[in-house]
Amino acid sequence: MEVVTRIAPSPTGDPHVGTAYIGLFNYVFAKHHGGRFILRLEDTDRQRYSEGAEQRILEMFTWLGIEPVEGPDIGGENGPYRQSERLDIYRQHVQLLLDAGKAYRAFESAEELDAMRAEQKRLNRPLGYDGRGRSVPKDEQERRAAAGEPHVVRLYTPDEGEVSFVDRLRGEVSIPATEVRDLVLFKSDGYPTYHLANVVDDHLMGVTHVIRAEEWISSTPLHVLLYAAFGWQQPEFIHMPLLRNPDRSKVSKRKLDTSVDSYRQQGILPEALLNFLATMGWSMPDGREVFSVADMTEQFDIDRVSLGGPIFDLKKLRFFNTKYLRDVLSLDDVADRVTPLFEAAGYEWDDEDYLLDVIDVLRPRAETLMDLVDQAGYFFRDTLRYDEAARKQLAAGQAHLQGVERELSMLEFFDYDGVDDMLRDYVQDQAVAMGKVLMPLRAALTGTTQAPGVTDLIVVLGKRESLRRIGQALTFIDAGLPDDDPQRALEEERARKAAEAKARTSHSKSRGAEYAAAGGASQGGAGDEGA
RNA sequence: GGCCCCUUCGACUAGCGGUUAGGUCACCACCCUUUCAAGGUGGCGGCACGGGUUCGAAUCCCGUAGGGGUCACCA
Repeated sequence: MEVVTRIAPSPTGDPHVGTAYIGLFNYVFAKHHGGRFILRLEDTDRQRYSEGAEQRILEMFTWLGIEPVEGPDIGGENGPYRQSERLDIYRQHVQLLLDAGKAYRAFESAEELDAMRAEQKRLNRPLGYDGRGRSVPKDEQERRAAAGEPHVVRLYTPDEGEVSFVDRLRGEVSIPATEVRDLVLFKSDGYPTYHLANVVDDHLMGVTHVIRAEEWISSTPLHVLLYAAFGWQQPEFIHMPLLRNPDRSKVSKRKLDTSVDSYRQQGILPEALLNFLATMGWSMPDGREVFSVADMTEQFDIDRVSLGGPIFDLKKLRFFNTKYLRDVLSLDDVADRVTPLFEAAGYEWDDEDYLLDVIDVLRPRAETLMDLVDQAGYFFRDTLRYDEAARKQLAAGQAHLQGVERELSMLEFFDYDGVDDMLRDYVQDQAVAMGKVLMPLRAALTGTTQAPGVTDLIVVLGKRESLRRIGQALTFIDAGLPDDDPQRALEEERARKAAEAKARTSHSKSRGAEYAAAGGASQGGAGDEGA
């Protein structure tokens, strides 16, 4: 029999990491068994339905490369794949149960049910529907329904015995029938509940393996009862462990960033996210930890799922991302992905090789695509901004900057070794520590003190641009190293005032109006704080 | 609280009756070094507890504790 799995998200908010997680396992399981993976939208909650959510969920799967073979946007023989478009089907099926005497119409209002629960709570009784609607005679149910009285349809559930099912990972799970309440199949708003729609659809769509999160274990007996009421064969149930917040409660957006879009925006790679999710509760038979979805599919074995709820650890996610960015993906691949981001940041470059060189030297320092964007700024700006540490280096290194400028301009063999030899020779000639020369140079070339090796920088920037930047720095030094960052000037002003106020408590007075008129000068380059 | 599920280093996990309990992340140290990284080497650290079963338990059984989920006309 062909294996059919599905992911059935509800379009209620941001695309969720849990959806990606469960989707991955369903996808891999189906693919491994040569089966089909389908996507169905469970949009029966019209209160929580959110317009754009649907599209974003579909885009998430596209981005991840976890493509269903059937779904709302691609169609398929079992459609429609949006539950809101299958209302007639559910109506027909509840009618079946009604006719067979397996379900009944119940007329309690929401208020009455609330009161019932309040009473149960007060008396310290177990909470839940007490089946009171059963006592309304069938003909009266039909009469009141025909008269348009709002009501729900509930399933008759057994009052004694046990309801059990087999979970592939846990074995038999049994629950006393008294714990199972007459569940609502159809809501008074004309929409089916999750339970009904889910069971009907899984059956009609031929789903053979229900792989979902552990939180569904306690409602599985309900589903089993429903399958039985319809006389259908039940699928195999496989409950995955629940992803956890750092405090071990189930993942929630209050405690963790659960939005896949958000990780995407931060420059997390889909491959890395998937690899990370794959290791949550699963491991490769050979112990490999870095592997692709294709590798996983090939080696997949659902029985290797471990059951402890894994904590969604951002550090580990970043590790995977770093790994993919630096080692797994090719330079070209990274370039392709970062190009739109660089363009959005306003960076411009003439030839592709420059871009590749930049990424090549920056990549060992980046954990995300956005890190690359943030760090690459000085490679694409005509006018550098020198941070405080850089200005200090410049102030101390004027002579060496002039010296290197001279040597560099005379350099003939402009390749890595040529530049490196030139720098080393210069340092040796001057008999100074490397840092005395290289740090000011780094500051001149990048405006910062934390950057790739100077030789790399010069080689990537090229002779002309390197000389231009050194010249620019020397001019800047001549100008007395004015603070050109309005924001920083502001902060320093604030700090100065605070210090001043503090000083006033011990000393009588402080000086310092000379700092006041600093900022304002240049506003070069593009702003790089992208949204 | 009732019911159900779970329990190996801080985190993710390997283990499926006999191992010095292995790996990865994180952390720490050292090396490399021109800053920041990267890289290399090493280190720290664990079978929740108590009973059984067995010649022998991380591995099997029972109990306790702890964690989690669920008790909706939400999914």
